[in-house]
Amino acid sequence: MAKLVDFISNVSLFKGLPEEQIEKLSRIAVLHGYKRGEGIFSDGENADGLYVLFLGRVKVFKLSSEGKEQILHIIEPGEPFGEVAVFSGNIFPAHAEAMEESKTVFFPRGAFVGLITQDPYLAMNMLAILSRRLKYFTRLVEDLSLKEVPQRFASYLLSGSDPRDKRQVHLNIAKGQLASLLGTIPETLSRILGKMVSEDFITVQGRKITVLDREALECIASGRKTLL
Amino acid sequence: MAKLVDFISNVSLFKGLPEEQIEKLSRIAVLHGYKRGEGIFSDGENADGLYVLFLGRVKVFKLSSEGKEQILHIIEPGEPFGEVAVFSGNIFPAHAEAMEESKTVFFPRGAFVGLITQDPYLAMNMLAILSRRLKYFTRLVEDLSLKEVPQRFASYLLSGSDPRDKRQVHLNIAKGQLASLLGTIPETLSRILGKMVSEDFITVQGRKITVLDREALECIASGRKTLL
DNA sequence: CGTTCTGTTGAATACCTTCAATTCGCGTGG
DNA sequence: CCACGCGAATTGAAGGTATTCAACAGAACG
Repeated sequence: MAKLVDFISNVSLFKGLPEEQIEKLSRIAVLHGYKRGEGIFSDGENADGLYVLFLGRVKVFKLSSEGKEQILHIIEPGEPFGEVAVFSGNIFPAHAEAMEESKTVFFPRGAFVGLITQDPYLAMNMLAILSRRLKYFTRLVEDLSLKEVPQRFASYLLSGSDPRDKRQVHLNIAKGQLASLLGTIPETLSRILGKMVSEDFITVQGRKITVLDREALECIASGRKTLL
Repeated sequence: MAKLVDFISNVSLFKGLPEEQIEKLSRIAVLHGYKRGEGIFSDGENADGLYVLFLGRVKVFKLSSEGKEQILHIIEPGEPFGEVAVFSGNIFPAHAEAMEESKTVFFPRGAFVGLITQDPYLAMNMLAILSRRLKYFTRLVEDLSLKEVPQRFASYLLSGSDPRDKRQVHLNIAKGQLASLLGTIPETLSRILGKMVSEDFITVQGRKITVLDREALECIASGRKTLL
């Protein structure tokens, strides 16, 4: 399982750990594969450890009683998920589902907690990760409560631009999923896209969006301007 | 400063720490008093440590560009706040303001991080606190995105009932502030209160609310029933 | 080439907010 | 002790943004 050790030592959560600890981790790790659309855990379910995504993409989300979905996070390879339950209560606070063919590494709770109490590096890494999540949620709450959908989408566009060409944004998720991430529904997002196109702020071809008027988007994102 | 040592050893963040560490903490701690309405830190401001509330009440909140407020947390004595900035970035992600005459204990970042790397207990306590916050935010996001205001308020009522008399709920904050905590405005909350009264679900006298029909509130909270 | 999932568009509606006007509650000072 | 004044809370009418529902177009996939 050399590959697993390699992967684990590259996970930011485990950065700086001595080889010996990495070894230990790889011995308690459990690999698991999921098909696109397959659930990994459910809101309220009993949690006995944490996951690190190895391959693929995973969404962590909440569901309303009528079935509407709010995506909390989209997990990329190397990121942990389901960590909250390890340190507080032992119930997953949301659903997790594979968005595409995915592989996860699972670390049972007890062994993981044991390691954390022995290694201050691991503890600090975990604290950093939780803090980042908290900061992200702070912003999500701000967006949902204090901003309108066009503002949220404009921010998303501006922060998600291709590092090579600032004008290009390639959506890495389906538009419907983006709507759920922004706290709205596909219809609303579609209408906003339409308006932005007709105002010549952007062009859209499938998942490729080109920013024509960055200035205007910044105004919208900051709330200085509204979309009609 | 015996009083300070006493206080620190009773803070849940510091539970289980050896007396020696408590001593150290009390030596690096900085006390500070705030008047009602006085700001403690601001969103985006540089952060060089974390606070623990000693006395009074503090709100942590975000502001929109038009001045609307969303309360993220209401901090009670013994609870830490401003912790996120210590472990990720060093910028406060929200505003904090004293809701009444308050006293805080401030721990400078460097010294605090030093202690945490030495004491796995402290690290685990901090992890537990951050996880709890994360879980709380998960719910806040769910509420804001997937529920309507009456649902949120009904949940708030049901979870905030007096442990002695389940039917009694005493609001410990002004109604306007409750509105901001629920992600709405005073007018809307007032209308909802009015409707619930006229439906005989509750009675209201100032900050004292009596639950007449818990069943109905539970239906509303879970979304099985709407408020007209 | 058809089936299915995703995305788009229109009309009607619902919920919440905004704005403005009052009323209520309470602490302060006369 | 009462009157005043200020902030908090309530209420009404009007408006706006987003959602719902339904129908359709388009892309992806086998």
